[in-house]
Amino acid sequence: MSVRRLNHVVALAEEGSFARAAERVHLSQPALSRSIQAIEDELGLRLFDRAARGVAVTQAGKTIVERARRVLFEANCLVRDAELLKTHEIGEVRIGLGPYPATILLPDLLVGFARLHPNVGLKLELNHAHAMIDMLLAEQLDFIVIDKRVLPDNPALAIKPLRRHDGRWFGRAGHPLASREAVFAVDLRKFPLVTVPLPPFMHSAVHRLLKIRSHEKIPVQLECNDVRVLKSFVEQTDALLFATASSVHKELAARTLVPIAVKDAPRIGLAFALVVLADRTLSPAGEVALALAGQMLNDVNLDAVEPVK
Amino acid sequence: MSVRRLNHVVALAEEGSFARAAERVHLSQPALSRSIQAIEDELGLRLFDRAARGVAVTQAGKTIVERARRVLFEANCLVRDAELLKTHEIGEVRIGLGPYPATILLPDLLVGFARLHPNVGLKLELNHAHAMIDMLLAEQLDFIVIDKRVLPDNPALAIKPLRRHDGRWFGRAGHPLASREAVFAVDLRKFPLVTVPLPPFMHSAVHRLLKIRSHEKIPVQLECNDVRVLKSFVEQTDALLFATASSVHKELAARTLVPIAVKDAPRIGLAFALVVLADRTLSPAGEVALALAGQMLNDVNLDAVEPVK
DNA sequence: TATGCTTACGATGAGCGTAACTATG
DNA sequence: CATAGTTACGCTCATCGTAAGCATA
Repeated sequence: MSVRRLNHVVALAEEGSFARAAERVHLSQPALSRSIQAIEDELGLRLFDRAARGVAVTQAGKTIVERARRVLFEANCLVRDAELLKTHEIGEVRIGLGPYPATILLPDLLVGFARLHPNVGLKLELNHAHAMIDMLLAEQLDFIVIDKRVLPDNPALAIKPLRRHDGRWFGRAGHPLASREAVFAVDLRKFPLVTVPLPPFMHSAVHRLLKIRSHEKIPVQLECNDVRVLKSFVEQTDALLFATASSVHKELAARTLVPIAVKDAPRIGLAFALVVLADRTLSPAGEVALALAGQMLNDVNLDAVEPVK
Repeated sequence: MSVRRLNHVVALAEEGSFARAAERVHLSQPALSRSIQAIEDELGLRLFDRAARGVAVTQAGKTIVERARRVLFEANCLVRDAELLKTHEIGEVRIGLGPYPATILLPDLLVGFARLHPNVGLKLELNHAHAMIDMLLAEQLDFIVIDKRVLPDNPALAIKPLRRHDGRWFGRAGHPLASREAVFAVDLRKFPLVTVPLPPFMHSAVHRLLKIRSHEKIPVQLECNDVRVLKSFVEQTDALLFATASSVHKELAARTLVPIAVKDAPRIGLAFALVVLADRTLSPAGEVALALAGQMLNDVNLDAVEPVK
C-alpha cells in the first residue's frame, strides 16, 4: 500500500469525481480509476459507489478515508521534518568545549548559530577533555573542540586541526610589569599566577619557561576551568594570566587587560582541533555549527596584542 | 514514498545490519541496500552510516525513523480496520423499522446480531415511513423495513420484497368472539378497535372490510405506533387488534391473545420490504444485518393461528 | 581471507497515457 | 448524444534477484 494510493483515495473522496480527482493528483482519469480499483482489491473492500452523477464514499470507505488521512498526515510530517532537517530549521546540536575554546567561542558561537537557526536546539558540555571524548564516543555529543595533543590515538575519532593559538601572559591595566621596558620569564614569578588546569604538555612547557626546578611545582594561585573567573580575578589583582590572546581579545579591546611581552619566552602554543566521530554523519545543523566554530577559531585575531575592533 | 520503504528504514534501524534487515523484510540484501539509498536520495538526507561492523543511524536518521514508525503505525491501523470491517468486527449499522417490522423483529434481531457481531454498533430508528425514507436518502440509515406500498416511486430506492404477512384480528384469551362458531366482519364493530396508524391503502381496505359508510371514519379506540402498547391493551380489554400474526406470535404462543377468524373477510396483507439506496454499497456488517432481518421476516410463522414453538 | 555493503545486469511487473468501449441520463 | 467511468493495449521505469566488485578487520 503506497502513500500515493492513499492520496488518490482521499482526493477522490473529497472531489466526488474521478475526473476532478485525477486532475488534482496529476493523473489521467483512467489511471486513477485503476489505482482506486487496485486498493479496493487490496483491502477487499468497496470504498466508492460509482454512479452516473458523481462518486459516493461507502460506509466502509468513510472509515478507510479517515484512516488514510491520518497516514497522509504522518507521511507529510516525515517529509516536512526531512526538509527542516536539511535547512537546519529543526534538530539539535551538542557541542563539547574545552576551557579556552569555550572562552573564545562563547557566547558568540551560540548567539551566531541561534541567529542563523533559531529552532535548532543547542546543548553545551564544558568539561575535561577525557569526559568529553567519552561522551563523543557514546554519541552524546556531535563534536568537541579541544587541544588535539590531549587526544588519545583512537581511529574512531576524526580530527580537524585548526590554526595554532599562541599562549601569552596578561595582567591588569596598569600592572607593574606593563610599564617595564623589558620583562623576562623570571620576572613573572614575582606575581601570582592564574591559569586553567593545564594538560601535561602545557604544564611542562610552562614549567620550563618559568625555570622552575624539576622537583618544584608551578606556584599557581588560582586554577579554574572557567577563564572568565580567571579574567575577572586578574583584572582586580596583580596576578598574571597565562592564556591565548584569542581568549581575552575582548578585554584587550576594552583595555582592562594588557599583554605582558616576555623577552626570553619561547612560544607556547595551543593546538585546537575540531573532533568528530570518524565515519559518522553529522546532522546538517551539526555541520553548520562545526563549520561556524572552526571559522570563529581560525578567524579570531590570534596575535592581538593590540586592541581588535 | 511508499510505506514499504519506510518499513525498510525501520527494519534497518532496528536490526543494525543490511543482511538481517533484508531477511526481516523478505528482500535480498542488495535490494534493501538500493531501497535505503533510494529513500536517502528522495529525502536528501543520509539516514545511516555504513561501517565495516554494522550500520548506525545518523542523528537526522533518528528523527526520520521516529516519523517512519508513526506512519507505519497509522498504515497498520488502516489495514487492520479494513480487516475488521470485512469480518464485521467494527462498524455501525443503522436500521429504520416500521411499526409491524419493529414488533416482529425486536428484540430478536438486535440480540441475534449483537451476538454475532458484538463490536458493531446498532442504531435503530422507529418512525413513520416518510421520515425514515428521508433519512435513508440522506444516508442517515443503512436500510429500512416498511410496507413497500408506502414507498414513493423513487429510483434511488432499491426494494427487496419479502413474503406477504396477512393481517388478522386478535382478541384476549376468552374474548366473547373467540368462542363463537362463526364471526363475520360486522361483528367486529361491536368491539373497540385498536391498530397502528394505517397507511392509506390499509385504511381503505379495513374501511371496506368493516362495511363502514364512505363518509364515516373507522371507529378506532386506540391508535399507537407501538404494537406492544396495543397488545397489552387488548390483553386486558375486549378490544380487537388488527395486526399480522407474525407480530403477535409470542402472545399466541403464550395464549394471552387468540385469533378471531372472520368468515367473510378478504385477506388484507402487509407487504414488507427491505429498502436500501440503489447503487450504494452497504458496509459488510450492514449486509449481514439486512440478510438477518430479511430472513427473520420470511422465516417467522406467518399464519400462526396456532401456537408456535 | 572473511565479512558486509555496493554496483552491474538482465528480467519482471506495476503503473502510466491514449484510445476504444460501456452505461446512463 | 453527452457525460463519466472502465477496459484494452503498448510503453516505461521501478524494483527484484543473481553475480561480480570493493572495502575493511
